[in-house]
Amino acid sequence: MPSTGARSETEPRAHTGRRRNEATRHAVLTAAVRLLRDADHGPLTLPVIAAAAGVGKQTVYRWWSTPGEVLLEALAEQASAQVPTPDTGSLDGDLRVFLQSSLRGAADPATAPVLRGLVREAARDEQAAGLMRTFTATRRAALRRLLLRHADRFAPDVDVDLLVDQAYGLLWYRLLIGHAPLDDDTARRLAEGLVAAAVGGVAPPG
Amino acid sequence: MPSTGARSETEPRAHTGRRRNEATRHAVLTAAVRLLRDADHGPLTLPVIAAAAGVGKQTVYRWWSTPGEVLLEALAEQASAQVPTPDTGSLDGDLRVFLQSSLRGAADPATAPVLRGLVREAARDEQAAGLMRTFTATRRAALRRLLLRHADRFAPDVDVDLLVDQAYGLLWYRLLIGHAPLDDDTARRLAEGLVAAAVGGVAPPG
DNA sequence: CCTTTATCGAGACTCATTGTCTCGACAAGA
DNA sequence: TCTTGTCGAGACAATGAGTCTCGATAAAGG
Repeated sequence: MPSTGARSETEPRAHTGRRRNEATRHAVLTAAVRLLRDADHGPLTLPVIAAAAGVGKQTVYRWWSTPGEVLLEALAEQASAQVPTPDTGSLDGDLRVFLQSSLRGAADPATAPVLRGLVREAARDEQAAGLMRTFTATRRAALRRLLLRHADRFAPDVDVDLLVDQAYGLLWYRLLIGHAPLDDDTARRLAEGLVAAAVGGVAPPG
Repeated sequence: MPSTGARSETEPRAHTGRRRNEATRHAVLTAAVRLLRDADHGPLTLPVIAAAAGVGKQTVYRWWSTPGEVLLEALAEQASAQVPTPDTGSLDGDLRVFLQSSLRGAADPATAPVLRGLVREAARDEQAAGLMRTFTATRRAALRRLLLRHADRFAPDVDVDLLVDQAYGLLWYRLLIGHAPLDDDTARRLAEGLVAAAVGGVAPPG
């Protein structure tokens, strides 16, 4: 028995023993994202991640219990949640800049496979599905705020959520099916169409 | 050796032996769709399908080599490829009827899980992915034809494919994320918005 | 009626993979 | 130096996919 007999039960001890290896943790996270991107691999499992990271299986199982947990930490780490909030002064300009940025990001060869892999895992793992719901909800909220800044120009009963889902629906639909591009011209036309739908099919006076 | 010595080599024989059991074949197909719908099961594999159909594994492996093949035959069998082509005389009316029918079909509790399951399999199996590409391409073509019937009302440089993908993008996006409904009011508003985008943000004279 | 051919269900079998357990080595504090 | 906890590596059982074999059965022709 240690000499310090009295100890708080709620806080048993600060820490003893060898500390966690940050390099190993980072290797696991990057390996998980790399596997998600490569896509030629089958389902993302912890042994596969461990092998790709050059790490013992036990090390991975010690810190994470599912691949979804690894992805959650990895994608949160990459801080990719930053969404631009342009302010060009006009609804048309803000929307065009936002959509061009979003479509460009989604079509980027470095990130598109990661997004597709996220969908693949979300279809299989409930935890990954929750991660994806949070991810998309953040993006929708940003676009919703952008639109509501110009709500004074809208027709009386415009459904803002419908406009938001048309934009992100098109993004994910084309990203997953891959039948049509997600380029700047698409973003420009999409912005024009959404503005036309929002203002109610009537040309603005000014 | 049989008495009929002479026989064509290109056409060895019509058929001999026990014939294929149609009831068994049907049981396999319906079991596959049922498993796709239930979704609580893991990946769709041939042994799982065989067990669900109450059929020997060898019987399933004899006729199909992948779950994607089973799904292909099952969904083709159900003839769910029939897409309505309304003709109400007006762009607005045609579009509203078409979208209400499509959104209703996608949100139907009997079919929505099947569509989600199809996405799940498409994310895992390349054959199922091809099936889904064909499935969605058929739907896009139908909506595209509907829109082009009223192309005379469109603004000069309207991108019809963009309109189509806004509609189906919203459908799949809401179907998969599940954050907003796919009801008749959504279809009505979506039709209005697409018309406004198509005619170019200017109110029609008549 | 009998033979031939091919399907059917059932189960044994191999193989790959997941997740657990154990081990010796090592690092960081006490 | 001792204790504690992490590390990589590998053994291990459990699970499941895909292959193979078996006896039973059904459809045709002789």
